[in-house]
Amino acid sequence: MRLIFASDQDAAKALREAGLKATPQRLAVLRSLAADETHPTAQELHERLAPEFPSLSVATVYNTLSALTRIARCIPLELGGPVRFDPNVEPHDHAVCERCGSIRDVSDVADPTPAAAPASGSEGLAGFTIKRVERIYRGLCAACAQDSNPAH
Amino acid sequence: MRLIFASDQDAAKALREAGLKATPQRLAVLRSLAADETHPTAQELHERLAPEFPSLSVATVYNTLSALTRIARCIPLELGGPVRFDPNVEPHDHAVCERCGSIRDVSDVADPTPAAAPASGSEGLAGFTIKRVERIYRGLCAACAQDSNPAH
DNA sequence: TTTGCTGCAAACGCTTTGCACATTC
DNA sequence: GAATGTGCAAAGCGTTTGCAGCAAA
Repeated sequence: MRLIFASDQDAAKALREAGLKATPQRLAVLRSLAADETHPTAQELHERLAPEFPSLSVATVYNTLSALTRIARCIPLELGGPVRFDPNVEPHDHAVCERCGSIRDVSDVADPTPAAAPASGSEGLAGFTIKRVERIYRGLCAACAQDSNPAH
Repeated sequence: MRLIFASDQDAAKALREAGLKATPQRLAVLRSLAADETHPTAQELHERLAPEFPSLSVATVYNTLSALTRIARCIPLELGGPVRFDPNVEPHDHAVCERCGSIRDVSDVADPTPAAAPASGSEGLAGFTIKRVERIYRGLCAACAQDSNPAH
């Protein structure tokens, strides 16, 4: 399920149904994140919204993002560097560029083991309660692979 | 390949062969990390070595760990929270406790697709150069699953 | 003797906190 | 009107940096 609403009214309704107040700041973050394929950081969202909401504070962006995480409307990606946020709540994998840190969604069509029944033969999971499984491809994105420029 | 040496002499030799100087600090970090199944952070290693090396600085621990990473003698685990270091360089998976942050190695015996040929049907990887694939099990470790104590 | 490493302290970037005020329901 | 959310500034934590001195090869 992608975080997309036909209108701010729908978004506001969704927030209220989850027991959250529908403030202009939250609607703005929601709108900006929903439209975003790049898995922005809290800071990036803040910068992006600054022109429209000059008084929006970083703390509020962090607050909003953790509220959205709590009600399962986005997923925090903790894969190194600052936390990035993914509006795509469907199970899927990620490709992380080791050079620029960008993250791309990867649909896990090649994965024969659904997340529901993973690693049933694996050692080391005794007693561990699995909530979700994540696959990460580490390497270089197309842009960074070409660009051999050592300006790291 | 686990990071284990019969003696400090062997470890020193390995460092020199990789073009690194074998300083007492590095040998200490190496020795401490090799013996560790808990994937310590840089800070934890520093604390652990403090009694024996009161003058050892955090910067040196970070330096050493990135040198060891560069010569492929350990792997940094960036899975949320502070970076942890794994002396086990063989391909394997990790189980991460969402409550206490502990990481456990999981041998990937149940994974039918070796890291060499992953996701050949997946969308979203066009142009991406895969260097390694990682699987993460997120959930609760045995201790945290039992302990429903809300002292988070 | 040269090169590289160490220790220190300061700075950094991301994130969280505490609190007075404003807003939503 | 009660509960919640906001903005601000300061502090937190993990990590990196710059540089003078020191040690390994």
